[in-house]
Amino acid sequence: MLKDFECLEESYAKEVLRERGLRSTSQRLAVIHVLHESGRSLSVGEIHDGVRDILGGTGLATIYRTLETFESLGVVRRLHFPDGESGYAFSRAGNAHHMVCLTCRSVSDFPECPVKSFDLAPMERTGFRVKDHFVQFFGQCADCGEVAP
Amino acid sequence: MLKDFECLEESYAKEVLRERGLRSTSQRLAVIHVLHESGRSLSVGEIHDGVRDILGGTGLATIYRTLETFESLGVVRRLHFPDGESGYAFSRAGNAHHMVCLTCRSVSDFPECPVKSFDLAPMERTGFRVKDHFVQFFGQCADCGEVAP
DNA sequence: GGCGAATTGAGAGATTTTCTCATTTAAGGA
DNA sequence: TCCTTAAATGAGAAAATCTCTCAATTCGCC
Repeated sequence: MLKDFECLEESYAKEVLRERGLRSTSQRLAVIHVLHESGRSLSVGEIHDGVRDILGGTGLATIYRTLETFESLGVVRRLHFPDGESGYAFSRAGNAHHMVCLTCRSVSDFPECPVKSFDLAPMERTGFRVKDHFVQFFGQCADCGEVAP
Repeated sequence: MLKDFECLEESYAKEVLRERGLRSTSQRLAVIHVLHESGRSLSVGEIHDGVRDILGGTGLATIYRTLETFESLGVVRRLHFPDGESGYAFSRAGNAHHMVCLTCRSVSDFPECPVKSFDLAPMERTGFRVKDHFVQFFGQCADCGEVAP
């Protein structure tokens, strides 16, 4: 079991799990811990390594299952990079969009969902009914921008 | 003068390849042909099958290499679905965004890039410099919407 | 038509993801 | 606190996906 220096993200995850009748296992909380502590998006392998550092022998299948569970709960989000890589980042429900730094892969939530200001009318005139969207901005975060402007 | 077995998409791809000093091979054109003919996004396996139907024994590695080449040229774009699947679709340069039908996986280009109307100021105030974006809308196309509204 | 370089085919190899099932564990009730 | 029970996990096999190598082929240019 994790020590009780729980971060806010962990207690948030616990609450979401409880709401859905799912268990707060040490493996699940460790995934959140690792994601939050890194402050950036991580690959499955990096998450696995991070969790093993905390808990010891944790199965890779558990990492995949946990990420799938959390993604369906909106607690974790999968990101896709222009180079074809993908990674997972912590994400509070409602913050469905991210800014991703291409230099350090840090992830920041959007101040607000930009799609409210999108004009969906031209799309819907074609008969397409928009139900969901995936928006991700790439660039450089404040720290990396200073180093290499 | 276009040969009449060529679709517009193929001659467009040929032009882009020539501009970059790359060769117009039958395999590359077949990939474009298959993507365009399907009218939807296809998995790597589906593209491979389609190309083999046209050309016979084509290596899977060639499909991967071709998709990578075309994606870097902006002629083909990789899409990511909410269920974790991904696919490739033909995409003229400049049409960097798509509406994807979750029922039939057809892909329509955006009438225009919606991000022009988006206010980047709140993001850039945090110090983040936006350089690229990935926007994809999911829903139901006109045909599928009629069947299951 | 011939040449040189880009491209391909085939399959081995590497990597990533899924699956199975015996074992462990969280969480509510006694 | 201890029990019970179903959820969750670990381990590794298996499947799927992707990459690499290099000899053979083919395109584009002369």
